Amino acid sequence: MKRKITLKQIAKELGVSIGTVSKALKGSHEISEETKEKIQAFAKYYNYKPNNIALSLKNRKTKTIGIIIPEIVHHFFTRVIQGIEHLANKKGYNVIVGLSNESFDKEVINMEMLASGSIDGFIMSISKETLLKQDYHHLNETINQGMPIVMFDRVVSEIRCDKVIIDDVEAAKKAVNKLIANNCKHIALITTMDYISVGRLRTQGYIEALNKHEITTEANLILKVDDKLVSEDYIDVLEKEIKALFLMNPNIDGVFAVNELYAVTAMKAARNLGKRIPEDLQVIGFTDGVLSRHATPSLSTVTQYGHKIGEVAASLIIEKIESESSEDPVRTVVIETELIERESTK
Amino acid sequence: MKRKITLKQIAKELGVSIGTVSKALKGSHEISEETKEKIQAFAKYYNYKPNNIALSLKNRKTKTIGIIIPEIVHHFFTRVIQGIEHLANKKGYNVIVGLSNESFDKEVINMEMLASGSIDGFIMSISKETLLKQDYHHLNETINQGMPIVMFDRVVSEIRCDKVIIDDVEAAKKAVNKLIANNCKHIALITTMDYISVGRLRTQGYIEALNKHEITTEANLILKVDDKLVSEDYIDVLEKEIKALFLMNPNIDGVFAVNELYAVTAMKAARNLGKRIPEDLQVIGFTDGVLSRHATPSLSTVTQYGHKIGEVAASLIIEKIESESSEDPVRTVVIETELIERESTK
DNA sequence: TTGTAAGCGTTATCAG
DNA sequence: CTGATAACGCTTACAA
Repeated sequence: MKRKITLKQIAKELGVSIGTVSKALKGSHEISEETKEKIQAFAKYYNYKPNNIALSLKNRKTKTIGIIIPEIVHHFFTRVIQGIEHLANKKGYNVIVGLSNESFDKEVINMEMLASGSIDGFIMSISKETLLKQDYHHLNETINQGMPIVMFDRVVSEIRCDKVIIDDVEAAKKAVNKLIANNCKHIALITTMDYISVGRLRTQGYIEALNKHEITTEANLILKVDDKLVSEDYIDVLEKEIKALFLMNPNIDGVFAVNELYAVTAMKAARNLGKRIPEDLQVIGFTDGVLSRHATPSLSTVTQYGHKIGEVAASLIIEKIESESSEDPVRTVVIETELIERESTK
Repeated sequence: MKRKITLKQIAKELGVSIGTVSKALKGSHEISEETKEKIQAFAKYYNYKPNNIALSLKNRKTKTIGIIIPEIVHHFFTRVIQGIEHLANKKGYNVIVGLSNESFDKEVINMEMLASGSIDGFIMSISKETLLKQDYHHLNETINQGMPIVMFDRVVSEIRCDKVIIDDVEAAKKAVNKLIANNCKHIALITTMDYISVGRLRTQGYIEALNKHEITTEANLILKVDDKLVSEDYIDVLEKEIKALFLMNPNIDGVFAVNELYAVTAMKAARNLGKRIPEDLQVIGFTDGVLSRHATPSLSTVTQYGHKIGEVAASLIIEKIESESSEDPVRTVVIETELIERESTK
């Protein structure tokens, strides 16, 4: 077990100075061909690789990007990570992941840990608890210290940083319009509490779509799921709530859900009540994950192109990291969405 | 935009030496209360945080763990990451993720990148291509350089390192035994090619279970899916192959699939052929992911406790990292599995 | 053509 | 009690 070899050791071994070795390995023309070859051969033989940490310290750049997200089990987030990773690697960056677990404290701690030297910039989607508390001091501090941040998905407009989002209102409208076009008369909405920005915006899109078609929105067709308590029986509770919704409003013939889990659970509840999909009930979800694709019937859904979002976020952050001027304007990139029609709609 | 503050700056600002500042901030009793307070107050005000990179260089420890996995979209892997992250964070470690994308070259590059200083140890599941080539030089080199590795899931026994696995043979037996007990007479197997160790072992378990019950294994009831080509229509192809299997062998009344995707797709194919689940056909999958839970009918499956696997892997690697002796024996930890019975079996 | 030395931010040892 | 110095591994301007 030989420890990793360093310039110093090579220098000693070959009886030259450490500076010479450094230059030789970079192929500097300051060094004679002869010594260059000798040094390079030696380095290759011992599989020399410069120590990243030393480089980081010297350059004050780590060439790594920190990702902070609430949860990794959501398919959407894994797609985004994939996208980030893909582009980052291409540009020679590494990616370090911190999970906030939807907790404010963990988000803060994780960010502080990474911000002190480990990374050059953050890409993040903030936790529910942070959203609830509306305490963004950690974000502002990081930015003030010259560390760039790119937010995606759950963004907050007050923060002065680049953002990558989708047009949630438009996307929701697209979905609801489709249901209306398909002749749904009583469209239910299954959404999150309003403090989740994306949920709120999708709700807004739902309402706007109905309004435009002069359909009155009925409060009892809107189910706002309180998922603060992600417990064991979370799904059972959800299914019961949805079932109650259907029972109270037997005329529901369309459902728009703000994520795929809600949508799939709605399908399940509906089927248990003897409703056929899409004949009696049409369903559209949000986010194109494994569930949507492999559900039976497969779920029509609004796809968010998570991979694309990740790539754009990565390119934005790298651009910021590598730009000299610390004061360029903040940008917000809107990534398109698409309605994918599958078996749950006619 | 003030750059992050350093000991040097504090020292200059306060007119003391840099060493004094360092000691004062660690609460050393060498320093007078007075100066300590002064320095600490100042540091707090400017939100001083020691620079991790400098510490890493000094201590030759980065306090971060590298994870190399083939893909992040598999629910099982995200559970493992979660587990690793959880335990690692608790012990003050960060986690850096590298995706090999099932490619040998990317695996090698990623490892080399991380191995040169960025991390203290690896936790990994190796790519299909590496398995196919059986070229493990990068693993051996890393280990030889004194960097510990813990393998999980797709392990290779030749490599001298700690491993966290499940007993695939036993787990598969458990599943098949269940089907037999449930009165299935013609049990099909949907598995991977043999070079994937977990697939091979689960296949072996299937055969052993049948043998023990003196059921002859019929070659045409075994479908080995060649998923080298993960293309767009991968799923369609899969579904067609499974459909063909059912058509050729109409007497199939049980299916054991080595992952949840195969299982869910089998259910879909079966239903399209008019088979009822579980009345006409019982299905058991492997890995308890979102698909299993939210499929209709929900899927009986062997759960692998990915979170647990991650935690154990993390604790093994941290132990190795922090142990002085470089020559302790290699351990293989077997994590239990459990058969979860849901709606797809009687 | 090669070597020297400063510096990146810390900590630890040893003098003062 | 405080300060100077070396060291971690590397790059680079400058000196030899």
